[in-house]
Amino acid sequence: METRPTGLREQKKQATREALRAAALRLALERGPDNVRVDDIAEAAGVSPRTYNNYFSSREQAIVAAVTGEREARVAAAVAGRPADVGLAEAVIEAIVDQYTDPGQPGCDALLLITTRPALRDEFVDAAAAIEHPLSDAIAQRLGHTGRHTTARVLAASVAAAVRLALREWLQTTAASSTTSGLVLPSGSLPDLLRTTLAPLTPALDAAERQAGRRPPQ
Amino acid sequence: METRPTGLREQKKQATREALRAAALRLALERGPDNVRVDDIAEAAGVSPRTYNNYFSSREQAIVAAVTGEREARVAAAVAGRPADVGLAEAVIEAIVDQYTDPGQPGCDALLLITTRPALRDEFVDAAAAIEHPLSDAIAQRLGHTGRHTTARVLAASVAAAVRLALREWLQTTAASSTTSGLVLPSGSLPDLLRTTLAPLTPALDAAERQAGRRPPQ
DNA sequence: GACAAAACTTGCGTGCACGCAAATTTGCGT
DNA sequence: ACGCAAATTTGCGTGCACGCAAGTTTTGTC
Repeated sequence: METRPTGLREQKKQATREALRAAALRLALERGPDNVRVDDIAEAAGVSPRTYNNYFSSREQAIVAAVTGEREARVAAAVAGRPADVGLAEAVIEAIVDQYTDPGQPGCDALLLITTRPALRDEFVDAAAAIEHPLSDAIAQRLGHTGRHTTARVLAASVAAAVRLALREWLQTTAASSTTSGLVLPSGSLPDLLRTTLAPLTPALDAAERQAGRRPPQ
Repeated sequence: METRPTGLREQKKQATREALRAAALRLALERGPDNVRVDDIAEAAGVSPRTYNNYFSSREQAIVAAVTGEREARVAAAVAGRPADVGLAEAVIEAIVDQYTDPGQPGCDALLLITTRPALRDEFVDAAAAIEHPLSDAIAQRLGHTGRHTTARVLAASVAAAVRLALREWLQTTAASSTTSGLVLPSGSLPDLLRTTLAPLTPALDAAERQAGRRPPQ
């Protein structure tokens, strides 16, 4: 669905990106995140240190990317994939909750690592901003091409902002409880938090849908 | 209203901050933004280079701060100051439009400088994120202490996101037109852009207000 | 199959953000 | 007026992001 440039080149690029992600996560888990320099990651991935910064613009980005994977694209696909007769608000909220609900433990130790270091927490939260553009496209598609393109972008940006609020809150309480009690990961509350922060946006999503839907008739 | 620490200390801090802002803007206008190093700004302000980074965490921040001033606080104050009988949505939108409507030309040449350099544009847009917390407090106050505190934060974050979208669009078209035609600053369209991006959030703001208002009765 | 253009990698140099700890300044009680 | 404690400034060292200009690999064309 997305293969603009020819094959071999893109293939190698993804391989390098993946190698960097894997190396970054492995080294961070082995030695602790503060004892890993960019040069180490590059060396472990078999590329030049300069090349690292062609793929990731900060040291933390590779580690977080290894955990989050391609969540943004999956969220957008999930929104587009919901049946057309459910409300936009419900479609968006459920799609997001689904994607952020832990599927097994793809990196439970990695999450614990992220919650520990402030820099990694910030990067993890900021990474959620990447859902904005794909989500904007998905919402625009649901609203139909008649509606204002700007509306979709505003709604997507608002949803992304709400998600970031939820993640911040989640990481904060998580970090607090792991210092007081002891190393607990209350992952169960994340879906609830997401629903809570997304709820206030429901009226805006519904209104946009109603307005777009009213276009063809009358 | 806000003088937690004793006077003289805070006074000097603000003086230093202002000196850095002024020096940064002046030098950027004189030599062009790329020919100004952090050391130059610090020297012009009479402080150590290291001290600069105690006040601003990036080189661009001081320049942008010199232009934007304390806009965040004024937005929050403007929201709080609107009469209680106008809708929340209207209060927020009008307050923001007012504050972003150019009052004379406090830095027309400075704006031209900012639109030129991508790094400064980014910093200018990101600076709008600072309205989030003050605005959150102002909205919470209008919703009354009975409402969910989270709702106010989500709405404030969404509004901030919408504002950033408007600014981005504005700077983009501005930059485009200054290369094609010649150095035009279509500042007149900013209010319209802001209303357009904020409009989709009106239903959410109204709904929150209705829900909070329904608390005391019934 | 060879060639030219485009895309990617690499090395280098520069300026920068920031942790840390010593030195300095400010606030306040006595 | 004096001195102690807290806040702030400063110098230093480290790692990092990124522009730039080669050098290298891939792609599409003749």
